[in-house]
Amino acid sequence: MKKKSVNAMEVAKLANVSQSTVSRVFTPGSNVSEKTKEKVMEAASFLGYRPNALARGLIMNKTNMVGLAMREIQNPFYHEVLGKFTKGLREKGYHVLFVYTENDEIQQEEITQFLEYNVEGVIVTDALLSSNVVTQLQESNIPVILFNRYSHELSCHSVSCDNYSAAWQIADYLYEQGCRRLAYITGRKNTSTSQDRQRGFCDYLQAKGVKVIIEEGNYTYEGAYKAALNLLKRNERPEAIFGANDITALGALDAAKSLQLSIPEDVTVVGFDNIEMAAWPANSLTTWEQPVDEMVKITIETLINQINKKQVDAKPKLVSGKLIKRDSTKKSKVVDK
Amino acid sequence: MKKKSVNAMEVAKLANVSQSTVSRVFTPGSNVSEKTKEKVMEAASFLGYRPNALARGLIMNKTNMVGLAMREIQNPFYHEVLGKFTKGLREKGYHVLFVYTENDEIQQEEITQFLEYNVEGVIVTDALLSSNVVTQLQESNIPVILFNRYSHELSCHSVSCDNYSAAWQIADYLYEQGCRRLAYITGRKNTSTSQDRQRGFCDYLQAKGVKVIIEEGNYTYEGAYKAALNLLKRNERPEAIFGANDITALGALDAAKSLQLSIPEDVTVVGFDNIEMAAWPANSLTTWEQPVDEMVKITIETLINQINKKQVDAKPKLVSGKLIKRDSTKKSKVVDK
DNA sequence: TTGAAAGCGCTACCAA
DNA sequence: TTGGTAGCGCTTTCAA
Repeated sequence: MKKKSVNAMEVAKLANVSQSTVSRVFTPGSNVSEKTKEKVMEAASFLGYRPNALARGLIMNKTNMVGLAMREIQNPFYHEVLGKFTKGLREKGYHVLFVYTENDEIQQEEITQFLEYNVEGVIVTDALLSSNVVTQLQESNIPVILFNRYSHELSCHSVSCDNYSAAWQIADYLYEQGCRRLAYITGRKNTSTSQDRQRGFCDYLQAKGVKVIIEEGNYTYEGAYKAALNLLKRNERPEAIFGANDITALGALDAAKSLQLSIPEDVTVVGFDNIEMAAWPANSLTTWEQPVDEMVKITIETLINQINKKQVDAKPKLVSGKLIKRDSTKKSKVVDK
Repeated sequence: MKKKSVNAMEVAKLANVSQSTVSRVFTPGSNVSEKTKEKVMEAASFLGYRPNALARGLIMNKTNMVGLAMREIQNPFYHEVLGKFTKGLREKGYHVLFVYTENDEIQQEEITQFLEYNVEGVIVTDALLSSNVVTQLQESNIPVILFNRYSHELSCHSVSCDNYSAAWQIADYLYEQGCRRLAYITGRKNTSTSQDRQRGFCDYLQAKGVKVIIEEGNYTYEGAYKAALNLLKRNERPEAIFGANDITALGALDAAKSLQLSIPEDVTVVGFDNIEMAAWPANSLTTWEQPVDEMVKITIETLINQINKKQVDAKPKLVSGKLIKRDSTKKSKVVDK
C-alpha cells in the first residue's frame, strides 16, 4: 500500500505549534502571525507536507470536484470542448472527475461515482440523463448542467448554441445565393442539436416555399458520405447540402468530389462547428462557428452560481455564433442563378 | 451549501442495527447474515444512501482514483486514447481525475492536485514530467507511467509504440517500392515519438545509401502543409513523404494535391497513428496503426501492478502495430521504377 | 454475527 | 494569535 503521507500533526511537532495552527496556515484568510506562518511553512516544505483534500472535503463538505460526463463521439469539436472545460474549471479551483460514456443517456452507475465522491456539480456534454438520475442528483442537491443538449422533459439547466436560429441563417444565406434545391443530412436523429438545425433550416425554406430533402447521416463521416451519394445521384441534384456538423459536411464534400462534381459550382456544402479541419485548404468548408469559449464560460459560471446557491433561472441558455464563409459555398451573391 | 447527505448512522437507526453493521453490508466480503443484510439494504435504498467515497478513502488510504494528465493536442488519436483509458480504468474500479496540460512538461501545480486527492497512480499521455515532479511522486509512493513517451533521464515506466522499428519498416516498404528520394516531416522536435520515427526511417535508408530530406512539421496540419510545399517545390522532388503522424501526412497530402500532383503516382505519402480520417476515401492514407487497445491495456495493467506493489521492471514497454496500406502509396511493388 | 469505540486527517469552535 | 477538542463518515479492531 501507499506510504503513509505526512500529516499536519507531524508538521506541528516539528514547528512546535499545535496542529490547529498548521491547519490555519493552510487555510487562506486565517489569522496566523507572520512568524509562526514562516515557521510552519518551513517545517511543512521540509517534510513535503500537503493538506489532504479528502479529509478537508469530508469536514468542509466541499470537495472542489466537478463531474464531467462526455459522450464518446469521434468529433474533434468535443475534444476542444473538453480542454476548455478542464482549463476553465481549474481556473475556478475545481478539479475534474471525468467519465466517458457510450450511451446517449448517462447511466445510473456512471453518475453513482459522482455522488459517492461528492462532486459539487455535474456537467454533461452531448448526452442526456434519464429522469431518475436527474431526480437523484437534485435530491442530493448537486446541480447539473447540460452542454449542447437540452430536454424539455428534464428540468435541467443547459447551455447550447442557438441551433435553430443558426440553421435558419444558413438557409437564408443559401437561399439568397440562389439555391432552390436544398438538402439536409441529419446527425443522430434523437439529438436536440440535429433536430433544431433541421427545424431551423426547413422552417426558413418552407416559408419560402422550398422543400428540403432529408437524408440520415448519424453524425458520422461514413453515414454522411453515403447519404450524400444518395442525394447527388438523384435526377434533381441538390444545389446545396447542409450537414448537421462538420464531419457530416466533410463526408458530403468528399462524396461530391468522388463524383467529380465541382465545389461550389455544382454543389455547395455547409457544415456546423467550425472544427480545425474545416479550415484546411483542401476542405475550405463554410460552416457555423459555435462560440465555444463563451459557451464553456457560461456553463461554468452557471454551474458555480448554482453550487453557491445563487438563484439561477433554469431556462436553457442559447448563444449565437456566426457563419464562417469559405470556398465550399459561393463567395458572391448570385440571385436567381 | 450542499444538503447533508444520508450517512450510515441514519441507515443504522432505521434498520435497527449498529452503524458498523451498515458499513459491513457495504463492504464486500464482510460477515453479515443474509437477514440483516436485506434489512439494511432496504433501509439504505429507502433513504437513498451511498457510502461516502471520501471518508472511505480517508480511512482505507485507498481512493480508487487515478490521475490522468494529457497534453493538449489537436490529434484525434489522443481523444481515442482518452476514451479507452477511462473505460479501461473503470472496468478495474478506478475513477479518473483528469487534467489537460498545455506544456510539454507537466508542471508541479498540475500534479499537486493528484497528490492532494491521494490518487493511487498517475498516467501521463504525450507529455513528460520534470524530474523533481517524478521524485515527488516517488516519495509519495505514487506510481507514474508515461504513455507514448519515454525519457532516459526519468526513471519512469512507459508504454509506447515501437516507433523506431515501425519507421524502419515504413522505410523498407517505400524503398522496396522503388522510392529513392525520400523525405520526413517531423513532429515536435523534442518528442521521443517524432525523434524515434525519424531515426528509424533514416537509419534504414542510410544503410541503403539513401539520404533523407528533413523538414519540420511540428505535428500540425499547417506546419506539415508548408513543409510539404517546400519539399515538393524542390528541383528534385521527393518521391515519398513520411509524416510524423497522420495529421502531418494529411497536411502533406493536401499540399501535394494543391500542386496538382497525383497521389501516389507523383508522390506517395505515409502517416502514423491510423486515425479514422486516414481511412476516409478522400485521403486513403497509408499509415502505421498503433495497437491502441493493447497499449492502453498494458499501461493500465502495469500501473495497477505497481499500485499493488507487484514488482514490475521499469524498462520501457514497446508494442509493434502494423502497416495499413492504402491508396496514398503504390499497391504493387515496382522495383527500380 | 453484531456492537462499541478508536481513529483516518482535517476544520472550526471555544477558551485562553 | 494560539491550543484544545469535537466531529465530518467511514472501516476495523476487540468484546460480547
